[in-house]
Amino acid sequence: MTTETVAREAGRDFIRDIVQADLDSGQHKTIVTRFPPEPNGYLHIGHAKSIALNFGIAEEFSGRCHLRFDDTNPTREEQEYIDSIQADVRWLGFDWGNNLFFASDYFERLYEWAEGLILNGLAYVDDQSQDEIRASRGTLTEPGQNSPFRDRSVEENLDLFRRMKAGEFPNGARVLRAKIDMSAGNINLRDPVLYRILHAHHPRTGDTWSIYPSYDYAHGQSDAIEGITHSICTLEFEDHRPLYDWFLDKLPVPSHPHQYEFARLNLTYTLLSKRVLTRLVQDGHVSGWDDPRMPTIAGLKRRGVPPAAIREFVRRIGVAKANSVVDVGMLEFCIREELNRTAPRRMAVLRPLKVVIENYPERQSEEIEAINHPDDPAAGTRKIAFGRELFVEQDDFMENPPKKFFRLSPGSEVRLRYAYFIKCREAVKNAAGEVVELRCTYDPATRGGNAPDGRKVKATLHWLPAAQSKVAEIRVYNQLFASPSPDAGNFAADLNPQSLEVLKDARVEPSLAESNFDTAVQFERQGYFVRDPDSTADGLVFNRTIGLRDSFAKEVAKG
RNA sequence: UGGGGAAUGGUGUAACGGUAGCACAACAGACUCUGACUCUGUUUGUCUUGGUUCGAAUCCAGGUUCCCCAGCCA
Repeated sequence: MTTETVAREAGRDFIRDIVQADLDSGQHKTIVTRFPPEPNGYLHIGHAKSIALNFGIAEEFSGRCHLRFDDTNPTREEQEYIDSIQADVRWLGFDWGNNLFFASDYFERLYEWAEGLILNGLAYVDDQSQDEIRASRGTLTEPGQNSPFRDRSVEENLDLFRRMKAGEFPNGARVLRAKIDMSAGNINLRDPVLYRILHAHHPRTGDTWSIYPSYDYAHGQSDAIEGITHSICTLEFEDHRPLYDWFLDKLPVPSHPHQYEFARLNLTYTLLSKRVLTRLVQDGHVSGWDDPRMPTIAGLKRRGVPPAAIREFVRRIGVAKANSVVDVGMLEFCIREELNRTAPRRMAVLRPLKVVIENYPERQSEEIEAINHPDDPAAGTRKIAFGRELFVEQDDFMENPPKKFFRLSPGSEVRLRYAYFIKCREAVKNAAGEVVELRCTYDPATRGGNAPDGRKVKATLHWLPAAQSKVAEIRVYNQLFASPSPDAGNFAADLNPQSLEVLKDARVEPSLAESNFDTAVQFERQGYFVRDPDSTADGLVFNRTIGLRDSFAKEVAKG
């Protein structure tokens, strides 16, 4: 195998190309990446893209990936998020080994380096108010004005900065700023703030500090301390890169990492901004951060989405610099693909319709054998009770069926999966004219599902015995938003009123009540489901992860 | 002429001067004890105008459109 043939492989992207080139040129021997969340919220599927990128690169190139919490703003951060983020990354299937770090671990060193900047005349304490700083920063098209405090002496700056650290001043009284260029076209270079006074309790450093470094000042230096080689972030940080490099050039850092940017994930029918997700939870549009309709990792998990499906999804969508919106259908495909391969099959009747087999003896019962996975004989079989009274799906009966409806209707014959052919004789209605029961006959010769005379049926229905099935609540989830591109500014207007449908008296196979049954299952002809944590010993609850593809429904919809 | 980025089928992405490929979606068909899965086939694309070249998605020049930046958020 020559180097040339190795050069281009499927699944590559511009960042992996850079990494490969750096390895080839000897620029780096070991690749070190990092995933650097701020612990101020729950992770979502957009983070999964970044996680898979950073951990994936480390794994593919035999390097390592750090999990580093960018905990530089104690007013927004909580231990709850530090814990949930670690749980989510692990659940996704990634491992940082011993490489768990916190930017707050570096507060002391960052502070010393800041004094160094002051000593070299590269930073100053500014007494202006926040409004004054904003006003003198200029605009996108006009340069800013120098602060009247910009030329303080080194001694005065040092004294003031030390007193800031000592907690002598109230929040907002002063900031430490880098002395760069107030007329720079790049606004990030117009004397950015390095430290602000924040009398706040930090989840890790407690009340030790009353000043905290800004993202710009902390991030690159943290990368350098950890020996990160490729600091990968999203596009909006592109114009922070000159500042990232400025600090690394001016400070006595142990290494000089390089920052690379890629486009963040956008999905149709989905909003991923923290502001919107927070309001969805706070305003009660969803039940919490782990509501199965949420695009959070916790929500996806509760929904029943397997981590392998998420990994496959982010692998398929690739990594590039162009802003894009991925069709949520791509995610759904990956979920179905994984679940079809792995989920055992069971039968469940979501909206039961009673069926009485008139020619089946009263009080008789027999066991029918059903296979657990059509493509995996090793998954084995199970027994299902069959008797005179059964349930089938309401949708599987139509009194006046249209042309292409193959299921039950008066006079039609269908197969009950694994069991018998049955023929509908009569539909019994209630006073309101609704069909409440089907009177049918079965053909005893068709046991097992095939007719000795070779006659065929056009439909096979799932079913459950009336007596030996369990009642369950089934939560059928659909898109949270009705619009393919919901408006983040007025998201409430784009909410899908049918995002959740609760079916209180569905029926499932008794085996699903077993306490150890927590894996995803396919309810045949319906979709993929997973038991919800709300389940109790006598109150089963299932979430629908996703329905099966339904070409019949599509045809009906087309008319 | 504020600075920084990006434009390839409906969608995402590849092609690094040499046959525009893959996947999702859509459509048609085959198969089927899940109207699922699987299989087969079809449709659809290089933002634009010039230039360089035997040859341009790729290089050059101009234009157009879209995204990001004026937090003591990250």
